[in-house]
Formats: sequence, C-alpha cells, structure tokens
Amino acid sequence: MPSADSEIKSSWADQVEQDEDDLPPPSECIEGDTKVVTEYKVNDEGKKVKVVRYYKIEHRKVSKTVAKRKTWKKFGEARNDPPGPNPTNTVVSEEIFMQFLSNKEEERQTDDDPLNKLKGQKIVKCRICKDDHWTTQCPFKDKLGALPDLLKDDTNPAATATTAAATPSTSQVEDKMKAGKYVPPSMREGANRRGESMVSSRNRDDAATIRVTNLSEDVRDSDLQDLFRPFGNIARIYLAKDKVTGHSKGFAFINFLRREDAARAIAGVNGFGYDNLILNVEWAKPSGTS
DNA sequence: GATGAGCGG
Repeated sequence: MPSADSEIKSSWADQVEQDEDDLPPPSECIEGDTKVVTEYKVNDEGKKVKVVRYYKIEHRKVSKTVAKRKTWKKFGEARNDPPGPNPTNTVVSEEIFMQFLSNKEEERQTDDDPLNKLKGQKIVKCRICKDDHWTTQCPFKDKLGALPDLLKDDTNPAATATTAAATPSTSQVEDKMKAGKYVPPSMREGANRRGESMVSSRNRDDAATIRVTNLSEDVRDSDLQDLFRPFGNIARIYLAKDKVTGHSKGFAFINFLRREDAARAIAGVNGFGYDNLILNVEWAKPSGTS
C-alpha cells in the first residue's frame, strides 16, 4: 500500500519539472517481503521531501512471458532508469484480476487463487439433490419435506445428529447423499440428459401446448376459449400481453389436457381465417428456447 | 414477427 496518497495525485509532468532541481534519484530495495521505494520531491510548500512507499510483495506466479518481459532492458528516455517502475512516469494502481478462459499456464496454478475455485464450478447447485439446477426446480422439491433439515446439515453438522435421530427417514436420505450413493433420476440410466425434471418450468407441460400466432390485437382469452374448446379440455390459456400497456402481443398458448386434442386443434385451426387474419397454430416449445 | 413470468444462490 502506498503510504502517501497525495503525492500520487500530482501529475507526472509536475514531478518531472521538480526532479530537475538536483533531487536524489528514486531508488528501491527489497526488505523481506516488502518493497521499499524511496523518492525525493518538492512539495506544495516548496520544500524537498523524501517519500517512502512500502509495497507488500505478493508471491504471485506470473506467466512466463510477463516474467521474461521484466528482464528487458529499459530503452528510450527511460534508458538509465533504475530497475522497476519509475514513479515519475508510472503509477501503481489497484490490482486488476483477469480471468482467462483458456490458458494452460493458469490451469497449473489453481491452488492459491481463490478465483480459480469458482472457475470450473457449476453455476447453481440444488440444495436438495446437489444437481446443477435451482432448488426451486428440483424434482424432489415437494416430494420430500426434508429441505429444512438438509439446510441445517449444510451449516451445522452438530444439528444433524439430533435431527437424524429424531426423524429416521430423513437421516436415511442424508446418509445416502453423504455417501454419494444416491443417484438422482436425471442421472440415472435412461434419463433424459440435462437436469430438467419431467415437468418443465413451473408445473406446465408443454407436451400438449400449442402456440397460436397472428392473432389480432383485440382477441381475448374468452375468444380463444370459444375457438379451441371444441377440440378438447383446455388446461390453461395464456394470451401474451404487454405487461405495462396490457395490449395483446398477438400470440397465445393453449394448453390442452390431452396431446391428441392439441394435435387436432393444430390441424383444425392452423390456417383458419379469424378476424380477417390467418391464424398460425403449431406445437409450443418450452419457453426460453429460441 | 412474435415461445408465457418468475424465484434466486
């Protein structure tokens, strides 16, 4: 840490001028794990002052190229400068951490940098089954009421013993998870890859959902009811509207109870003229897929 | 022309 903040702020143009009255040249030396940089300058009151800065040396590994670059000879105006950064033309700012996506050299030194721990990790980890989805999306979210106990287990190992003893069924689950024996359905053989549960987002199954586009602006939910009810029971209708204005966005999702009904609705209504527009009806894809 | 909103960690 520089011990004299105010000195740094003056521009180096000033400093260069000041250096012209015969001030001793800056110097630096290493004391233990501290680098001591000494320089002399004229302060605001016109007095010569000695500024000593102490830098804690971090033994951070640098890439080969950076290390090599440090051995280069100085050139140009700085030809005769002592080794290390010259405080009259170099400002040491705060450390900047960079994250490299692929750098073989970085990969080898993963131990000391805390950032590296985050790197290869899954973005989210379910608190219930430890899989890489949000806890709220976990297939077991409502199946086992063990969530509170599992949370306790995370933070307070001592509490586990008591809760486990009190509720044997819970403890079995915990034991299995700790032993790593438990295999969530998404990981079992024959499971569909990726962590999604059987019900896609928010208890909606798009297997029997159709999307209707090219709806006129003034079509309402009830109109869609009337239009699609003949094909079968409808679980849900969503007419996309602008959240603020409430205007229809011109498309809707019709969620049938039975997929066959949805299929017939597509066959029956796709291309159907409605409100002087030709409707387009097709299978809905789960939201978020572009 | 357009694939819903929402909960975070």
